[in-house]
Parts: sequence; structure tokens; C-alpha cells
Amino acid sequence: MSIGPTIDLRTAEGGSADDTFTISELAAEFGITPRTIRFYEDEGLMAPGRAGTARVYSRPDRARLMLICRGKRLGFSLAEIKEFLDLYDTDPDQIGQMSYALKRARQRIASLERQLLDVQETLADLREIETAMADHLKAHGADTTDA
Amino acid sequence: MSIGPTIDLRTAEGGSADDTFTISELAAEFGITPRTIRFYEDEGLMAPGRAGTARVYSRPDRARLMLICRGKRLGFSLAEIKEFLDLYDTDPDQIGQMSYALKRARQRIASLERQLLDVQETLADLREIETAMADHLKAHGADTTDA
DNA sequence: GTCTTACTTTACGTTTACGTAAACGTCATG
DNA sequence: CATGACGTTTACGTAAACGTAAAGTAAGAC
Repeated sequence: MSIGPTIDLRTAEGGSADDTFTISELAAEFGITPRTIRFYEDEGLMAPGRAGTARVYSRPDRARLMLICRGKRLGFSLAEIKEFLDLYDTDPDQIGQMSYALKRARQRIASLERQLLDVQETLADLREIETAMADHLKAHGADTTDA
Repeated sequence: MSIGPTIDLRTAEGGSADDTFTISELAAEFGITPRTIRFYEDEGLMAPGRAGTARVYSRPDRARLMLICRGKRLGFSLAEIKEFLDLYDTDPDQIGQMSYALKRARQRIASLERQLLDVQETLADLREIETAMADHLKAHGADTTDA
């Protein structure tokens, strides 16, 4: 151990906005592990650059990972997320491929619209429960402002 | 094979509204398998009545299963769904338990509010993609009204 | 030059949420 | 009374999504 800040220059950015990220930077930012990010790459959801053997993530890579995490929060499988990401990468010259992608996009929209209703219904249920429980506790002299 | 309707009397209801359901009736209604419903019972999410050895589902049982399926569509694990269902069953006389349940309910509400935003963002993304792809296809003489 | 730290690959382990097969009871129909 | 169609339990199998060592590489710090 030494006194004073021991800085790893690969991680330190001296005030200048950088356009690349290490795997552990992104992991920390999104609250996941490097292992998880590598797994996403194994599954074909990402394809970061390399500096020798180490992975280097660009800003678009980071945006892509953000979409993956959002998809996960919505309960999608990695296969579904991959298909969603592929919609962005559809080749405009391949009419057939594009037409199929459009069809899939519309299906996803319909599915998400139902999910939107599900969320709103569940929220309504929970808010009803919350009010009932808060009232009940108030009537019995307990505070409802959490610990 | 015979001609005419072969009716299983356990399943047939002669016009009268019944208050009970068989496992396969519910499975068909919710698009799942009987195995799945039995698994939910094994995990403590349901506790239907019995007629001898066979399970008999009441209307509240059916409502409970509906909540489970909605939770699944939202991407919740069975453990999370169980905790959600337990909120309904909280004993009003146990102040401590009720207070904890209220806290959990509020956490779930906050989580769902973020999920609501996620859904809306993803929907916005997909609609943008859909418009772009539809325009592109239209400009290239393909119809966008699906096959 | 060694130490520390972060990165890498390979590979086996784990949890969740069921699927699937076996082996059996039961009840209405032909 | 045999045949389905439905129900039951028990138990092993499986796919998804990582966790968790093991063992090695590279690069700056002391």
C-alpha cells in the first residue's frame, strides 16, 4: 500500500470528454458485471472494438448496451432484445428483409401497448393497496413515512 | 370416432354460470399448460380446493391466476409475483407486517413507474423505426399493409 | 523487477420456470 | 368392459442468463 492516489491511467480521464469506455466502466455505469457484458457479446448482441486483446467500447456501443438494459428491465429475453436491436441494423437495400422487419416492429409495438396497459393496471392496483394500508395504519396510530 | 357432439359432463355447463373451473379450463383461458398451473401451486402462489384428488378452482382462484399471468407479462419472477400477491393477504391486525407490506408496495410502485417510462420510451423508438421503414418501403413501391 | 490491477479466455456450477415421460386413478361413452 | 379423455404424483431433463473459479496476459506503480 502507498500514500496518495494511485491512478490507473487507463481509467483516469483528465477532464477531457472521452469517446471510449472500458468494460468495467460500463458495468459500473449500468449496474451490471463485466461478465454480463461479455456474455451479451457471446450472444451476438454487441461487437465492441479491440485494443490488442482488450475490449474498447465506443459511444454507439454504450447506447446499444443501454438499450439492452432497458429491454431487460421490460422483461425481454436476450433473443427478443437481439431482434429489437436488429431492427436498427436492417439493410435498406434488402426490400424483403426490410418488409419483414417492419412486420416484426409492428408486432412489438402491439405487444408493448398491451404491456403498457398491464403496467397501468398493476400500478392502479398497487396504489389502491397502498392507500388502504396507509389509512389502516394511520387509524391505528402508526406512522406511514417509512423507517 | 362418433357422429355428433361427445360431451364430457365435467366440462359441460348447461347455460348456467358456474363458479368453479378445472385446471385445463383455466389453462386454455390463459394460454398456459396445466403443468404450469400446478407448478405455481408448488411454489405457493395458489391453493385451490379439491374434489377428492382433483383441483377445483374458485372465482378468486381464477382472479389470482390472472394476476400471476399479468405479472409474468411484466417480466416479474414468480418470487416477485408471490410477494405482490401477499400484499393482498396481509393481516390487518399485525401492524408490523402491514407496515412492512406498505413499504414494499411503495417500492413496487416506484419500480413500476420506471418501467412505465421504459415502455413509453421503447414504444417511441419503435414507432420512429416503423415510420422510417414504412416510408422507405413506400418510396420503393412496396406495400406496407403486411402479407 | 516485482507488485497490483484490470483485462482476457475456458469451463463448470446455479437458479428459474417450466417440459416431458412414467405410471396410475376415474369417469362417461361405445 | 375396453377405450379415451381428463385428472393425479413423482421425477428427471432443459433452456436461459448469468455466477464463479482457474489460469494466463499486459501495463503502470514502487
